Amino acid sequence: MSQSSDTTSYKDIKQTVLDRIRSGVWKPDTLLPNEQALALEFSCTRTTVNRAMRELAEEGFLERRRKAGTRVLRAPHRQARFTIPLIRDEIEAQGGAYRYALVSAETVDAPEWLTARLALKQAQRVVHVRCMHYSNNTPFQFEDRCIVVQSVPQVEQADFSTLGPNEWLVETVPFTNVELAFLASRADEVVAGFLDVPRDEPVFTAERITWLQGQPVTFAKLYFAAGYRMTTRF
Amino acid sequence: MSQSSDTTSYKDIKQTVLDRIRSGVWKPDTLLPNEQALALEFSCTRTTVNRAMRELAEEGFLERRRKAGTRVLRAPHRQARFTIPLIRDEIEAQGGAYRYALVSAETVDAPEWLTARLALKQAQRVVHVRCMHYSNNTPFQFEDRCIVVQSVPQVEQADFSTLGPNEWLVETVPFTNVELAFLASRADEVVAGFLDVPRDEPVFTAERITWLQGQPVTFAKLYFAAGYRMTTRF
DNA sequence: CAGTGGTCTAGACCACATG
DNA sequence: ATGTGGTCTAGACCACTGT
Repeated sequence: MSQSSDTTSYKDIKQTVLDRIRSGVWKPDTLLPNEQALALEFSCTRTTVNRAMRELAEEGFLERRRKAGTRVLRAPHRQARFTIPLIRDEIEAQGGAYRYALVSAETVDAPEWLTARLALKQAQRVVHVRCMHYSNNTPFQFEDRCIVVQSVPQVEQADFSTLGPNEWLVETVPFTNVELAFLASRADEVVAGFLDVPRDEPVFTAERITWLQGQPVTFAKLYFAAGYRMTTRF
Repeated sequence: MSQSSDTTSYKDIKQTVLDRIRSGVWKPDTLLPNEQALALEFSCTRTTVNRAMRELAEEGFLERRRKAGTRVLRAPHRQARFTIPLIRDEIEAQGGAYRYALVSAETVDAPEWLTARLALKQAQRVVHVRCMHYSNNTPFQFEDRCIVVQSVPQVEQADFSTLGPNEWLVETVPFTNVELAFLASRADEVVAGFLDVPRDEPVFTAERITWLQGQPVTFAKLYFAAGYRMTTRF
């Protein structure tokens, strides 16, 4: 169907299986025929069936266990996937003009809460950067970030006056592990001022901790402008 | 390494490639050797290399294009994956005791904003349900939901006094498409009352629209208790 | 046009979990 | 012990796309 001619593609199989689930032919908890039987039905090899079913399982529709077989999941444990773009890309994708502005940058001793949050063994020097991201000169995001000097020594020579710390980090420390959290916070005086909203306004906030091979690199709080929505479809 | 003996697994290749990216051997924008060359290097078939590289591309580390080859992505367009469990499971996973309470359920005409939001052709009857989810008798989430009668006629006979509308829907309409958004909203009097927080408190909120084969099924606003964080690692 | 990844076949061995 | 999915090989043809 999707291919040019007579062979059955793993995509065809995925589509057919999804249709059967949708239409109720295969209801939740149903045990599906095994791969060999499906290969026979679809006139293809077991390899092809395997790929189709494996992907459907990854996408959260099926559960597969050796010997037990493949069954339809009743409560789709499906996962929402949010793509996390660079903020510049996000703004430009919306047709906005991106503008960056540095607010402050200074090297300080990590405060106690940060030492605890990053599980540092002892207080360390960090570069504390605050900056703004604008879309068409309207505040879009206020960023408050600390970068651990010991993990990224070059940071003390970095110039954040024109390049944002996130873009700098992406270029300097390309590979990282991340913990990301979304929450609703209340605008304090500083945040309210930069985002141009009233004090105590609810602010959609992201907290992001980044590690490089187990070493904590940076802690960032990203405060989004009023009305921001993090959206996905699946 | 991961397998019992002498063959090279696609997992080994993924690990090796990741290590090379991490350590800077293959920097961002680097063009990688083609699959045939890698198969030679790893002493395996191209099929195995293909699976490893394909998965790394899906996970956002690489970009692959026919003829152009495979390159390391500079700004990892990596995606945060949030698993969306049933709220009962989420609470019980935290060791809490789940309790459900119906607040109200009535059949009404869809208000204008909902008609627009769901792109209904005309105003329709909807079942409007409001309910609470508790963890250890502490408010965890206030749910305000409308279910389109025409899309799910059985809803008029449903009894939401003991079973939540989400669990009911999952059993009744197992397969759906979803639009999910997270935002920060301000507690109005109703929400503040049910969540037991002050008025105007920032509240982490999820909006969820669900379709069944193109037909809008339900619109839900989920208001989370103070301090809620939606967290993920990658 | 030519090089790269995308996919399929046919067959094999194996890991794992269940009865 | 046995059935199921998990993976690998060896080879082939094809789709796409940059030159």
